Amino acid sequence: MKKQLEKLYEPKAVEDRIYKYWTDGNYFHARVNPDKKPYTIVIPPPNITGQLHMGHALDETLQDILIRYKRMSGFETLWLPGTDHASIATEAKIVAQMKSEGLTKDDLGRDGFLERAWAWREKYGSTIINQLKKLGSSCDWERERFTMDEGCSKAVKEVFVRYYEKGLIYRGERIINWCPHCLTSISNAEVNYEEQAGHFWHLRYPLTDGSGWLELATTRPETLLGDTAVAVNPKDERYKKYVGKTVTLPLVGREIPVVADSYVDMEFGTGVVKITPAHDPNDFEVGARHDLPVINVMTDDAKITEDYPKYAGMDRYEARKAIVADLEAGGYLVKIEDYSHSVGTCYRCGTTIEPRVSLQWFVKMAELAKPAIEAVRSGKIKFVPERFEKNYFNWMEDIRDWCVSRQLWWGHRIPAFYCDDCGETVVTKEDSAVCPKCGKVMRQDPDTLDTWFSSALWPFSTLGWPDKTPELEYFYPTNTLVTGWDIITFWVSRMIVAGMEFMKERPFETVLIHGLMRDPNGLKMSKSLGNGIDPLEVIDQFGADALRFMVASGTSPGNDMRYSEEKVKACRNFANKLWNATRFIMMNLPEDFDVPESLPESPAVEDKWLASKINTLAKEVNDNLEKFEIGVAAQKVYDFIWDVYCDWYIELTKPRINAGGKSAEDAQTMLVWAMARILKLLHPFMPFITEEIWQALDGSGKPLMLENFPVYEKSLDFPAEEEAFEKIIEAIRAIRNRRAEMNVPPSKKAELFIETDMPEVFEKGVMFFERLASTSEAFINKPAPEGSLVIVTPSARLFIPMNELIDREKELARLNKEKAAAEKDIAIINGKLSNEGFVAKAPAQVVEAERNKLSAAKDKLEKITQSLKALS
RNA sequence: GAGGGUAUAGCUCAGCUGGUAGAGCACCUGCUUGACGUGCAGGGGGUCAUAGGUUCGAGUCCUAUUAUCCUCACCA
Repeated sequence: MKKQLEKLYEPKAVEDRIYKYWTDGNYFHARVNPDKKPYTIVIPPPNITGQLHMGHALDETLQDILIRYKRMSGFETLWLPGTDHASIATEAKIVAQMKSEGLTKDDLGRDGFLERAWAWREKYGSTIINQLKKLGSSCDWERERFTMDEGCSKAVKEVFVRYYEKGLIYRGERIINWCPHCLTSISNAEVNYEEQAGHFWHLRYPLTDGSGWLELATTRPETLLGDTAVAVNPKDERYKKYVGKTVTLPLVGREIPVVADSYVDMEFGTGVVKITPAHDPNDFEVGARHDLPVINVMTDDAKITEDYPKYAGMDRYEARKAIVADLEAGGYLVKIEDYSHSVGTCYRCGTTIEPRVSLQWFVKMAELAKPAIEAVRSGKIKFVPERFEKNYFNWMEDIRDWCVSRQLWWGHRIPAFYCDDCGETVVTKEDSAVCPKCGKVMRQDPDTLDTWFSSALWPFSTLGWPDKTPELEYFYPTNTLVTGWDIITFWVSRMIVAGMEFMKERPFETVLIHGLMRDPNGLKMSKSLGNGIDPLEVIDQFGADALRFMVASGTSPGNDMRYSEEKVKACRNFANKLWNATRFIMMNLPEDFDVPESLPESPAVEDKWLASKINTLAKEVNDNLEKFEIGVAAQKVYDFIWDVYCDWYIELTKPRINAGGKSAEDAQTMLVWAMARILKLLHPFMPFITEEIWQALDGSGKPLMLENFPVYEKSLDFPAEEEAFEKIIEAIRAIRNRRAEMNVPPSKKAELFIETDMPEVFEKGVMFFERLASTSEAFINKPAPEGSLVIVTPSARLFIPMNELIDREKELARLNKEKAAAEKDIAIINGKLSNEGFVAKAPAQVVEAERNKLSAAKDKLEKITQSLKALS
């Protein structure tokens, strides 16, 4: 015995020490090792703005379980960690921080701002990493990466230049989603749509020739300032005659044409649409088709420009009010309807986005998407659960060009240079460029790239690409990507695109999708609701193992889960249970006991029963983990430890240990042997406590985390003994059951007379009846005293002489009830077996099982009948 | 408009390839049984949303319906 264990398991006293033990031993580090197969996971890099939240706890736990399982299963296992610069989110935080000091970006200038941003990264970049460690994450910290570190930045430039050279990236004036709060463009994927109550303003625009009006409806009257046409459907008989005429724009007085375009829905509204190419994506397209001017009426913070002095400086909503008032005054307003429609908002700040025409960089996605779609279609990349492939295809098959430029300073600067003299553009990996035409120093594009541009490269940029490193060769493609369904479009799809384009190979084999962690009421955890639960506090209170196990056992792939403190407590209790099982083992163990390699030479039937059961468990846990059924695997380990090992086997060893001798020694051997397997099986789920216990039990000084994960072994399969011992258990249960029913306290012992056709089986159970079934002495096939209580199982009749407790009438009634139940069972099974279809078509195994059930039920009925006879 | 998810015990959820329903918590009854009351033993409690279908057999597969949640697209 190495040390005295406390009565309660105290995770706080253990976890940091164990984590240090692992890192001191460098056990998380993966090497290029041709003798082993690699298994690789790249972490979804958390933002450097981040605090660990429950979503991370779930994500990291699942990854760590897979990594630890594979590491123990003989793979060279790399879990590559890192963080994301998260351009827009981080910049917003820094700007807010500056604001509290009365500073703006312009006060600091670009260089000053970046200096501050890097300081931020220094300060906060490590917090999230330290928090990941609290969870027990076995990442290779020597390989920690950052999306803006030198290597990743090099990869970003390389990709941009290669895209450009292939004509897959271009700069152009397009209508994009503009966030007036973040003051940058954002991509389609970054827009959230939400249903908002609004109005439908019916307006009338006078025909310039004075022949009447055209009535139309709009949800955004303020954009009227930028109208450059009015459109109708070419097939619309009502309006055919107006096409080619002009209307005079109210308030502005501009003469604008009536155009015909099939975009207009005749059924909707009045069938007339005002066209504002600068402020609506559809209108932009209509405008392009009809060669209409694009008139931007708003500044970058969504205020009306100086071109409209009456409204200049008003924000879009103020301007709306003013313009509606003026329209009404001018007689242009027909009516106002309530109208609910969906409005795009910025996924970072929630501000209503403003469609806006501006000069941006775009990646052409259509061609790039093809191999990425094919990779999933062909099964080279699998989503678990499969249904998320639909989400993926849905997005990829209708993909739009990706706006990648951002009007931000924190991020990878676009490697494009412009000549102010001749307008030449150069895209280069160099840090500066000279105009090839006029020899002038060129000006670099001030914009940075979408943060997802660099995360798209994560599976290979972190392994050294574009260089051909041994790591890239060995660890790429990675094996499993674990992430939530909410970033399939942002991240997963773009990694597949980049992987197929630059590596010509899938970036990972399997995408394991998990759900969201919700609060105890099923609501999304969010800062604004203030319902977030801090995993660090949970760890502090209940231990990382408890949190991990709660997360692992409570989830099935793809489904959201609720946080529940009750569940965490149950898992904490489970850890404590295991701890106390260990205390029991160690209490009886000699000083110099080693963890046994194998079973005792001649194991008892219950030892074989345990070995056989643990063997089955190992087989199933491996199967489940291979199929990513992590929750099922966790549940099986839990049930085994609690029910089979603790509640049954440990109890079975007590009389043996008391008796002493060889049987006691064997029992101890078995206890430790089985505990060692249990610790290995549980380790991926609960790494800290298992390692701690292992260190207490095993004198080798080697870590549990590098032991071999148990697998099925033919030599541990004992079906006959397993079945035989189940009969003892069945009998013990039946006795306990009867005694409880009759309210006999366990302290009241009684003799037990066992009448059975399998005396050799029950012979071996005698000592257990005494311990576990309140038996004073057990006799096999020896006539029981008259009037004993009788308990029937399929394999035995159990007589307990407790005459004083027997109420003859009640006994009769009970036996008759049991008889009826047995008869019903038999009828049901007979029904099946006499069904020709069943016998002919059901698998032989199933039929055989039914026959066995039938014979057991018949045996039981027979015994009940005998007992009834004896009683009457 | 298109496509999904979910519906199982009082609550929260499992149920892997179809073989007469499980866990945790809660509840009831016993128990200071030689590690654990963060425990032990026993118990009650489910027409597996509804209606059809496939099958020898359906919680599990198919169709429709209802409820609820979500994704994408559109909405002048």
